[in-house]
Amino acid sequence: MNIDKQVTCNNCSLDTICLPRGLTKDEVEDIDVVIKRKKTLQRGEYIYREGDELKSLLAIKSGTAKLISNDERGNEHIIDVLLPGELLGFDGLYNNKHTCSVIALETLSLCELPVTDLEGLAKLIPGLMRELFLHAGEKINEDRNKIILKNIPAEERLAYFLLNLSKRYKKRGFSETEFTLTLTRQEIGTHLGIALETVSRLLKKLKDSKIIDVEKRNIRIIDLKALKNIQGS
Amino acid sequence: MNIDKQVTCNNCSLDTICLPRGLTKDEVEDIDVVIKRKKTLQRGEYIYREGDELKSLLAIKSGTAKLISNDERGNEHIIDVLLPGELLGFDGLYNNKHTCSVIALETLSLCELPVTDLEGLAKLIPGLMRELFLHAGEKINEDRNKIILKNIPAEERLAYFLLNLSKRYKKRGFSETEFTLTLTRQEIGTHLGIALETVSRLLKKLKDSKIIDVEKRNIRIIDLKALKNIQGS
DNA sequence: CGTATTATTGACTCCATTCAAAGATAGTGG
DNA sequence: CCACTATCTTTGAATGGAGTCAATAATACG
Repeated sequence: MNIDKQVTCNNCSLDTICLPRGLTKDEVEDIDVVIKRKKTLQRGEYIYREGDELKSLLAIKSGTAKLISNDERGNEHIIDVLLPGELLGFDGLYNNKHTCSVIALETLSLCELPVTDLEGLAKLIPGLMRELFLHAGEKINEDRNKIILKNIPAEERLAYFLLNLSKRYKKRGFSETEFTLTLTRQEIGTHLGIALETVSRLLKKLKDSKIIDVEKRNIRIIDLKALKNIQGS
Repeated sequence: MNIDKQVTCNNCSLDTICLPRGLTKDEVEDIDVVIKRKKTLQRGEYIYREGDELKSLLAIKSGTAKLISNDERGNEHIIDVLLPGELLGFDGLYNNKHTCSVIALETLSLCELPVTDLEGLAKLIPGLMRELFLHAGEKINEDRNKIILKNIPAEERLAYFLLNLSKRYKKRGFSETEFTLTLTRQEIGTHLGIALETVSRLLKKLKDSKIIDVEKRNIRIIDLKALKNIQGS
């Protein structure tokens, strides 16, 4: 399968979401020169680890991953779930050292933008800096939403989580009402700061209310509006 | 008092913390040309508002501020407390529109780096981009710590908050054991995601345990080690 | 000096956790 | 192919941490 070798940002289906989204056609051709396609990873494999040196910013071509951080007591915290077209590695911008780890949640492929010479790159492709700042800013905004999220009740948090996935899948051309959680109940709980048993109970509650249908890790949103009501927006 | 007019990044006491920290002497002279000193604000005044266009990244020269976001229900969430030498405005990097507001917590003065022409600026001062990415990366890391923080019990959260302030004040040359909270109990609670009554009770508990002394908003840490133990690190 | 804001303290309530046990599912090797 | 194990999920019961409500006290402010 050498088809992958021929993939460029110019013909990638994620070009409206990923790094190229704000660049001109010429600029996209410029970054195509420096972007590398990386080999595929399997569930459980690390993309990078806390403490690793930042060598590249990465984009998910296909599959999902979890961004985690371990506290002093060895507890895992899931900061984020990453979908196709999303950039990762920003946690390494400070001191060129990653402060988080990223683990594939399923079979996953990546694209890589080497950033060891950011200044050189800036000279080469001026628009790229603007775009990277945009993505960094987006991450900051998302993280801040997560901080706010932790102040609301568990049920609303879960609704937010499901709606957020729905929205992001939709943006990527997937169904906004049917998708698969690549996280276990435990992982959802860790991500949202609630116990896994509570996740299970709340999912059941949503199912009983006919707002969603949930079968193992497959989610079908039946009543999007009702779910939004629970979320409170 | 025209002394302020003569302040430059080169003679600023915050040069090891603020934007100049990673720049060469020559680069600092370059940014001095574009940096503006802004007039002083009073407690309660807005530095910028949610929805405002991003015109500049700002640095706090003196005083403290709170970075807030309002949810759909009109509840205020305090994302961050900002101390002298800290940069703000990164929430406006995405789409050039601020998603948060910043309000002075006491008399405050600012420095301003106009970023309407980021690409031009990058050409002029290549090191600046690297430095801005560093600061943006730092913000991302700090926000992620806050996300993790919300998963731990209220008492540990409060201990973390006090120790975090202590550490940051120390870095700025202030006492690490004595400082003034510029936040009300309500604001501390909003920031940490706990009720104001709980803040009051927990502060009292720490005082009764002779770990801190608290008188109105003045904090004196008596037993730094014990406080670190509570925090759990 | 009076009013508004902020802080303290107590009593009660409840949401979510923890503990516990059983059930379901997936993966592995004989 | 089935048994065996590990992992994940569901469900119930009891507990507790932190919230809410309420009343009072202290402080700041005009």
